[in-house]
Amino acid sequence: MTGDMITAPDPRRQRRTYAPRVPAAQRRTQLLDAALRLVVTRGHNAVTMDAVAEQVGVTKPVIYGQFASRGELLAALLRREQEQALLQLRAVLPDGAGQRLAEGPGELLAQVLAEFLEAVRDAPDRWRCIVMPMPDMPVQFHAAREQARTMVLARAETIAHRVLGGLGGPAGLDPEIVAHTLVALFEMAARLVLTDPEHFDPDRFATAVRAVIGLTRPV
Amino acid sequence: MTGDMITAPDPRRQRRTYAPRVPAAQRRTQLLDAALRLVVTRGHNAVTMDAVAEQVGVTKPVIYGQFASRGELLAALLRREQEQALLQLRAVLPDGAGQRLAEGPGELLAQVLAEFLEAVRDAPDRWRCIVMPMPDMPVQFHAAREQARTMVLARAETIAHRVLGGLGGPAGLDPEIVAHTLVALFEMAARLVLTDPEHFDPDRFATAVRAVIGLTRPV
DNA sequence: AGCTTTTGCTACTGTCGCGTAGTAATCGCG
DNA sequence: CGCGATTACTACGCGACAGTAGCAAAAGCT
Repeated sequence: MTGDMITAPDPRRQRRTYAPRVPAAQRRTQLLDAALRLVVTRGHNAVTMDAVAEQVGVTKPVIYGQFASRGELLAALLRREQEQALLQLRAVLPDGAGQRLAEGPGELLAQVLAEFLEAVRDAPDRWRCIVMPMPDMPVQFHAAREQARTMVLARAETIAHRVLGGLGGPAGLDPEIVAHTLVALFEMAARLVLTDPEHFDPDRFATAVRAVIGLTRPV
Repeated sequence: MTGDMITAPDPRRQRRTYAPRVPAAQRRTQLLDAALRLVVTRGHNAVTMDAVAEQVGVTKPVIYGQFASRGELLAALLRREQEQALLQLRAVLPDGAGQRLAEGPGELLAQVLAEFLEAVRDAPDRWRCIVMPMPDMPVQFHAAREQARTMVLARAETIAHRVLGGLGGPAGLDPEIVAHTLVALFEMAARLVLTDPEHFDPDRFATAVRAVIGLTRPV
């Protein structure tokens, strides 16, 4: 039974070329970058430890030097991307003061939407892994996404509440529904911009919003 | 190490109780039902061949009698659910004639949305597996979902085109964006109704739509 | 140069889930 | 009541992938 022979550690066998040695912190981001790349190009399912390692030109145990498990790797990736995404969002959303309300809530919406979509366009991979439904989404991604959505939703609700209040609170238009609608709208627009940036540019959405505003009677 | 013993084909070992024998067609639907149940209760990832078999009280090879592979099982499930879902949709959406336009497009939208949401509420599992983003979505689900979405989108675009035309085509409001928005809106509403039927009942959305319509100046 | 530490590599083990070959029970029919 | 056909079951093989133990090279220190 030749197959039974223990694969002798044949010394002539060529060891793989050593990857450049890199300090821990840098490896970490390198690995996360590779993972992100895999997520957007080949789907979440392709993010195996071996695949990530190969992307970086390294072997599996190196990853385990940085992340205790695949779960932690994915969680770390999501944390990183979401943190950045929320920063981008905060920069765009109307803040507490809400001084931009001058030209009316519709115009505000149009502007915020356009700015948001430009942010999305500037970091497509980041947003792709947050906003695009993908096959084989791992639990970590799902959980993180839901959590972020909840935060954003709460914020949207606050804003909706304030704006609707300013409008004299139209009967039956509750802030909760409006908030959900706004978030859904933003997500949809982001998806379109990501899948077909040529066809759907940020301004197109702003124009559409303004057109709808044009239909409303002045308050 | 008792665990190391080869599980000898001990003849005294009790064979499992034979599952009731069932004709092919019936087994098929039985298996699909079990798969659907697993999808909505434990996520797509839990739909393993063994798990489905266990739900039905049967063993794996029985499944392979009906479906050539896991992929085919999932595909069949999706086909079945989507077919029904599209039937429900068609029953609700305005048809070619569009005779319901009488009370204005806003009222039409409110009615269609409410009816759609009631349909969703009537078959929650079906819609859950179509409309809810779930962790570990298998490729089959994703593909099928996208395909159905495309169909619905085309339909929505046609409708939007017709309705906007009827309104005298407000400048800048292109049907494509409107269609995407409508679909996103419906999906969002469906998700809310599915996750929290107590809190979000179909009428609430209809009311909200009417409230928005109330803001527009009469055409 | 020698020694230590840090980083990376090889070569596994274990588990899980798909898919299959061969066998056993059940059912209908003569 | 026995016999073929149908349906189900047992028991694996196999591949993919997470995770690990122990060795080898590189870089820094003296």
